Amino acid sequence: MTPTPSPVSGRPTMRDVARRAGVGVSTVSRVVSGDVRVSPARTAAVRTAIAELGFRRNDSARQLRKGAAASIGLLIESVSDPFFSLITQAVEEVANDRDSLLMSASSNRDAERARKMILAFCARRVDGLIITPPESQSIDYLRQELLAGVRMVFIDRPVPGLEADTVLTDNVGGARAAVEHLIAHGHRRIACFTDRHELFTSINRVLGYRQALEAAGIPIDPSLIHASVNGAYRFAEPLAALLDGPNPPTAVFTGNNRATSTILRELSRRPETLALVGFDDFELADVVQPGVSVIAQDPLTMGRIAANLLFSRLDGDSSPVQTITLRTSLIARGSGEIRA
Amino acid sequence: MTPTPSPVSGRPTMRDVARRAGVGVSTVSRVVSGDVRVSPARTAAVRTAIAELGFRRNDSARQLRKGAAASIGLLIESVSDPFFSLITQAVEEVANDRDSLLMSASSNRDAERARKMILAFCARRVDGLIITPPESQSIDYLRQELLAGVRMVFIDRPVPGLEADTVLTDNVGGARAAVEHLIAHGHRRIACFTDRHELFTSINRVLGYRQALEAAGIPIDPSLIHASVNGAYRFAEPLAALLDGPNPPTAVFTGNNRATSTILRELSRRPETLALVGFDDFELADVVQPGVSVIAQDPLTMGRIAANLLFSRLDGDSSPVQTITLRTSLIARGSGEIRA
DNA sequence: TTGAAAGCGCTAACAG
DNA sequence: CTGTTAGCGCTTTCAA
Repeated sequence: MTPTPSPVSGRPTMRDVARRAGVGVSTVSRVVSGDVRVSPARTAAVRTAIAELGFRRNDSARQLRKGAAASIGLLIESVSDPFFSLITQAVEEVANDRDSLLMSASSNRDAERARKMILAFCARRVDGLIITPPESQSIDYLRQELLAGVRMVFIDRPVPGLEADTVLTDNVGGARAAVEHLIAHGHRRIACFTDRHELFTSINRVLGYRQALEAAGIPIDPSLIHASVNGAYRFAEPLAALLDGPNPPTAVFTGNNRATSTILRELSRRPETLALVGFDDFELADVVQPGVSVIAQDPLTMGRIAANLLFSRLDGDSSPVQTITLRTSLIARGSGEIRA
Repeated sequence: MTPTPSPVSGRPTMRDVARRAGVGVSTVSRVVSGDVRVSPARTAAVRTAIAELGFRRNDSARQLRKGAAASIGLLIESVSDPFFSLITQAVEEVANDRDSLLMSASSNRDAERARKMILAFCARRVDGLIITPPESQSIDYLRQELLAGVRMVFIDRPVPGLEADTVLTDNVGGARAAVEHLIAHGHRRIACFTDRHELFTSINRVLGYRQALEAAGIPIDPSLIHASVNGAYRFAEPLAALLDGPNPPTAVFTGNNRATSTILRELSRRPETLALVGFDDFELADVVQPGVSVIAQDPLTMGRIAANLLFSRLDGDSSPVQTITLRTSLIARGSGEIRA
């Protein structure tokens, strides 16, 4: 009476369905795959057997046979960072449109973990990879996989020496625009709080900061520049030292989301009102008093472009590898328009 | 000269390695799997061949053969919602510890999409599922998969009629605590802005709101209660109407993150200072003036517990299905302590 | 220790 | 149209 599903997976297979319907497995396969060339009678019989047994095609087996995984891998720094979760959202959207499943992971900036996850994706033979590459010297394994034919798109930062499509934000231009904006409002002492000095985004944003100052003929004062250390944003003391010092800044440029909220938190404890422009937009930037002016990146577009690029490669596009740089936009909300 | 990789995947297989090393495929398999019972000489030969060919085991094939997927599926409402991205982070962490890959997807509250993704996960024969179930009548497919032996854990809301482990927040208790807090500060006219009325979390939070009022002997005024409609939080007009009306509220309870930020945005445009307690903690809640008092959920714990529950089931734990309800905590930051 | 061979569940020729 | 058969790349008896 009870159906006899195959022992290993615990679920009925096409063989079980075929037996039950009194047909061959290929007929079952055809019905399941929507192949038209099956007689109505057999189609019905197969459908019945499928329903009775509760059969559901094993797509892993299917994929193995077909040689395509119908899935892509996404490696970001951290899902809980709004920048990356928006990228994820966009990639999910595109993958969904393409009926591709998404395997996702966060490196948490751990190069070893990034390596582990990327290799795990490759071992699963995903169709392609979208990666925020680890800031690491040892990317040999990436090169190997690339040479082995794994399609990949890098986001947020490039991998020097590797030929692959890359989608970046215009970090230099964005930072420069932020600082120019502050200069235009009369500021000449502009502090800079940013992420770790070694990071690609940070390096470029500080570069933009410097360029803006230099273009305005303002000398660069290293004591105004502070970076996070090992993920810790200890800006309270340096900020206090600057503000209570002899020649305090009148404005602040923050190099990313976390730097902005850290500084915001400190400033809310002090009477001073400094001008502020932050890199990266964030929820409630308009609710804080005054509203926080920002250089907005476009993570949704970044994710969407990366995913579309990947899928077009998978579709056979073999045009030269390209690097796409996304423009930023300055959103004025008040904090950046405070005059010196 | 060039190695001859197998044609379909484009990558060398164990057969290629075996041929090259002059051994049998099972020897290669043993070496790759770290089986000790292989002579040093052959081990070396295999290692060499692997390196020369750039062989990487196809884990999909491996999984098919072994019958375990070493991957789990996670379906949430939306990755870009901090509540769910924190859940994702916790699940990622546990999955990583268990060397399991994570397939993730967002339903965006679309029951059809939820269905599609869940069935896709099942078709891939993931080892188990962590799901924010769609608020939908037709969950027959879920029951079927459950009966077919797919292990699943529901988070954030239960599925009535389905026997599966579930992890919830104490929505009623949290909301009640929020409103009791406001009442304790002298408020008797407390408005309530919340998510769609039909949703599990919303229903329970409004219930907690009502319970607190009733317990204090305060009659419930339906005109004080407003819900979002189809994902749109149009609270500006109802709030204005209440504040400009005859008997305005002196406090507000918001039923989730988005309601809180919407109300916060409106209040920042008005001179009035209302007391406010919001359900869900959020970044910068302490930076806004005054700091926003909240009922904090614990998404990291929710994700971690759900994932651990799932893996313990996969490890063979067959104790009765359980529902775990997570306590909330009230974080006082100022807005909730404003007196009537 | 080792290799041959039988599958995991599915698809895709290839004959009928 | 349909069924038989040979794999996809791997693991795992089973003999040797």
